[in-house]
Amino acid sequence: MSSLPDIAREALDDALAKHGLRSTKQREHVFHILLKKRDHPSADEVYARSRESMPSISLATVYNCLETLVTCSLVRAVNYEREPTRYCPNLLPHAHFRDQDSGRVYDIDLAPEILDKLRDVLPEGYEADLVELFFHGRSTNTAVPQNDK
Amino acid sequence: MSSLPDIAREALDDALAKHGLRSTKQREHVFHILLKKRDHPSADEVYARSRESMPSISLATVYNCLETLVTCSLVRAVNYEREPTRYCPNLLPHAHFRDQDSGRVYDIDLAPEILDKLRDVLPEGYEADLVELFFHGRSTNTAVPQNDK
DNA sequence: TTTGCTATTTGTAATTATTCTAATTACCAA
DNA sequence: TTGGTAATTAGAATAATTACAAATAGCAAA
Repeated sequence: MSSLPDIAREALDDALAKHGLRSTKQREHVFHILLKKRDHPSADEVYARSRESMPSISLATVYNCLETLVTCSLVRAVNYEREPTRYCPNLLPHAHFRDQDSGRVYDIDLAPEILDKLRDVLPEGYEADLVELFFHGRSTNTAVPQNDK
Repeated sequence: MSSLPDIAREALDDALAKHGLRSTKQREHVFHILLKKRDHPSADEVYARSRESMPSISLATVYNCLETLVTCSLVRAVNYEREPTRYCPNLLPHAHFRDQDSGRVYDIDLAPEILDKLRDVLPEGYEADLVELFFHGRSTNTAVPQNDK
């Protein structure tokens, strides 16, 4: 397997260092798994993919690494109803769209000012750190391999 | 305990009938519990409140009733991360705001056109049935008894 | 290099919200 | 009534996630 690109490794190391955390091969590996196929896998799916090239990694570690990556703001956790949490390495401002037929989740890129404008609907006394926008419906968009589930 | 107002009972009966479902005293009761205190209780909390005046109701029935009410579009299920699902009887267009200090969820009323405008950010080939907008942050809003968690 | 110290990983057990199941009860309609 | 289906119930099962305790790894001072 190809290894984590230098730019990504630097971003990872910086973010970890900023939080007083170490860079480990498991963390690099999990981060790489997420970057390689830019979809929205669950922890289980990340575990399955991770084991292909690191068979000794444990599920607990995958959970730990994912949580660490979220803490370091390198990855976003995406929840839809009570489905298992999915993980998304897209750090650009975006919304999520879930196709109710396939269950697939797609990123919807957003102009940065949209989320700011949305904050304006908040009344006095509410300060939002994070704005999440989630669509559910149907997509006629069939072939999107890199967002495959 | 006061009983379900006639208007609410009618709305309930109509909605149930429209789905080929019966009106039962448990369904009325759970609906009433949600309407009486317009906050965002979890199933457990609804169970606790329901038992006060209907001690024989079971947790399974509370789950069943809540699911039925959601199916009939009388109530919305609200999820935040992996926390237990909360239930919201506000059917007007609104977003949710979660205060990260208290964990409380507040309704943020929205002008109806806002959600429609948001649909415009979707590219060709995406049709949204439902648009969810969720804020997380801090509220300096202390005294809001009817949205008390 | 050794030694100690803390972070991280690991396997497994525990947790917990929710769903499932099978038995009972309620209700409507012939 | 009687039958048939819907709804409720208690309790078991499920499944994602977290907690825990032991083993390992990696840094830093001596």
